[in-house]
Amino acid sequence: MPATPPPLPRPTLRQVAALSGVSLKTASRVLNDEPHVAADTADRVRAAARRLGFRRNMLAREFRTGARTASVGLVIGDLANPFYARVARGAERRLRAAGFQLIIASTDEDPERERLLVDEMVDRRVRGILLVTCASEHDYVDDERRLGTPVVFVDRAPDDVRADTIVLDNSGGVERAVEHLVAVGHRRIGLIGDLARLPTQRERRAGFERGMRAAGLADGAVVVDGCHDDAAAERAATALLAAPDAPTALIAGNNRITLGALRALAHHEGVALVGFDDFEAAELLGISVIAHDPELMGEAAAEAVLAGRTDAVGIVQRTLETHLVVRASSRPPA
Amino acid sequence: MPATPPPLPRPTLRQVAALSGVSLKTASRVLNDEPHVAADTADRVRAAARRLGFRRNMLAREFRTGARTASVGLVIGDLANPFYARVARGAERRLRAAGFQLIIASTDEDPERERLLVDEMVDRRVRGILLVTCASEHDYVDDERRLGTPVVFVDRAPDDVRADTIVLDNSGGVERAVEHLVAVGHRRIGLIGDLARLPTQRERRAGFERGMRAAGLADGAVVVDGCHDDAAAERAATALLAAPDAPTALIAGNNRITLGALRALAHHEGVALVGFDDFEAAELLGISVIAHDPELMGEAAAEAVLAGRTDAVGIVQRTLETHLVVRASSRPPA
DNA sequence: CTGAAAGCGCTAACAG
DNA sequence: CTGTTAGCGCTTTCAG
Repeated sequence: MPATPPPLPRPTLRQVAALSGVSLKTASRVLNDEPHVAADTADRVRAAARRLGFRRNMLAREFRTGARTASVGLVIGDLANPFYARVARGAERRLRAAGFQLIIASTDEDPERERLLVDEMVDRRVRGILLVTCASEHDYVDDERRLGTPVVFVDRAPDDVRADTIVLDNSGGVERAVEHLVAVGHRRIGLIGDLARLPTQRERRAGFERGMRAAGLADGAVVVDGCHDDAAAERAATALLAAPDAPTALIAGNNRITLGALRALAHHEGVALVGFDDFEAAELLGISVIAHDPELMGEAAAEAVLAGRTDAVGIVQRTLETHLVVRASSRPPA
Repeated sequence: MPATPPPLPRPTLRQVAALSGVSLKTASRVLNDEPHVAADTADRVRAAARRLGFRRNMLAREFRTGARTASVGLVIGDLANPFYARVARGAERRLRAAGFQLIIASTDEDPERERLLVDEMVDRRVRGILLVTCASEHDYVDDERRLGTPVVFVDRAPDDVRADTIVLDNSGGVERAVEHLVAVGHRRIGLIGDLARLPTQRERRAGFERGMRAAGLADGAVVVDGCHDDAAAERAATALLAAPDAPTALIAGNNRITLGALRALAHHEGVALVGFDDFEAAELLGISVIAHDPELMGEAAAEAVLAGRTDAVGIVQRTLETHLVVRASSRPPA
């Protein structure tokens, strides 16, 4: 294999200036559309730039101007999860409108990895970080904000620090799902949830229990959590439905769990299901869901990070609504 | 609204050096784990760094060392499409293993926007670009490679330049789907496809037509393309199935089209369907698909960009396999 | 093993 | 309207 020849160095502003016979600064002014340059001078510079194939080095520019890039980091569990992908899409849209790039990294829900990824982004001087945290310690977040790197918590609220946070109305969403299932006639309802340490799961569980208590059905409530993928959810649902006095309706704690539960339900005709998170095939499959707008969440988070307050004042705490979409899976008990 | 106080400047290497009483260079050596530093000197430097909360400025480092960042750009149609999200995930995995960050941008299939996004990434001196192109002109790609920014084409092969390319076996995949449907007994088959200008669509169509000809069924082939979202696909499928001599089986050109076609099929019992791209709910819905591994595609693309050849030699041209997954929707004609 | 000086490409500040 | 000087934070010579 022949060695790759070193790439031609890209032309610099200095070369453009030399070719057009002006000073560095004048060339800089022209290429940044700054005022106070004679029209013909500007033309000469632009011609030279074009001839050399000059592309300004944003790295150098950003470095010079403040050692902070025009990029924002997004740290999530897994980009392949449609929910996160849509959050990312929303964030991207809003950030790009403001001239920022989006850097994405997946943690696989590993707290150590999360910290590593955040550190790396800080080292690269991102303008801010959107974080779907899976860790329990976030004291470093205050320091980073003081040092100019705001961290916005997305989807999962930290319970140890005060910081910008964009979350869903998790408990409310599930509570309304319970009310709905109760109204349809169910008395024994099961909740299958994600890892118990995740704030989203804790809130959804709280909403579930509150709803069941309010209906006087505390005894009919069953909770199984710790299911972080669809296989685990399928096993949990299967076990739940095999028990004596099995629930007649299931609430799935998120989109992965809904898929797993659906597979389990294939062998249990007549069991009702409501899933948290809408998903592409939900309508086709006739699955009732607690729906919300992941892209809006991404946009709101981007908005907050761009507001970019580095003091502790004016923290953004936003809770986005969910709404119940009733479909065929909201069937009454047999 | 009170003005945000300027963030404290982050401590620099110079401050670390000063605090530990060594030169800039020595501090630099320590923090880069370079050899030739006395153990106790190193300890002093590290202690100072920790005390100041020093985080090295990767921006400055990368700038100094070669004006190229440790990031790679990914330019795709729409990150919210699960197919692209999974490609991105694969690329991310591979890149991160090599110490690179992933910057993602969506074009919404707008060629102008694509060019803009690529330019921006070049300006930011990304190490390379993974491009799912929707444009027809790519002559600039050669220049960029010579200047040190390799562009790898992903999913869609350019027909105007020779460059690293990772694509699927589009025509083969569809051809096998046709053979399969023919074997099941179908004689009239429809293909619903994406925008005709996309190379993927052209290849899939070619595979379709070849398959139909090979089966002596050229007369039974119907193609409708130009459907870039599920709504358009639903309309196309509905129209197709309403016609006299309607096809008894449909092939959907991609995951969005499959969803649209499925909605149309809800009113047409007994029509068979095979979709290009596997999707989460395909098994639950019992839909046969031409499956492949989007994450592998992302990984292969990342691999190619990391190989990073800036000469024209040794171009990577890889075609990834697809395989047919037969499910209930492969029903025989009525 | 350690340090001093130079400079990556660009812009800010100030002169002309 | 234009140019000169200095320097962002770091690494890279090259000398001790």
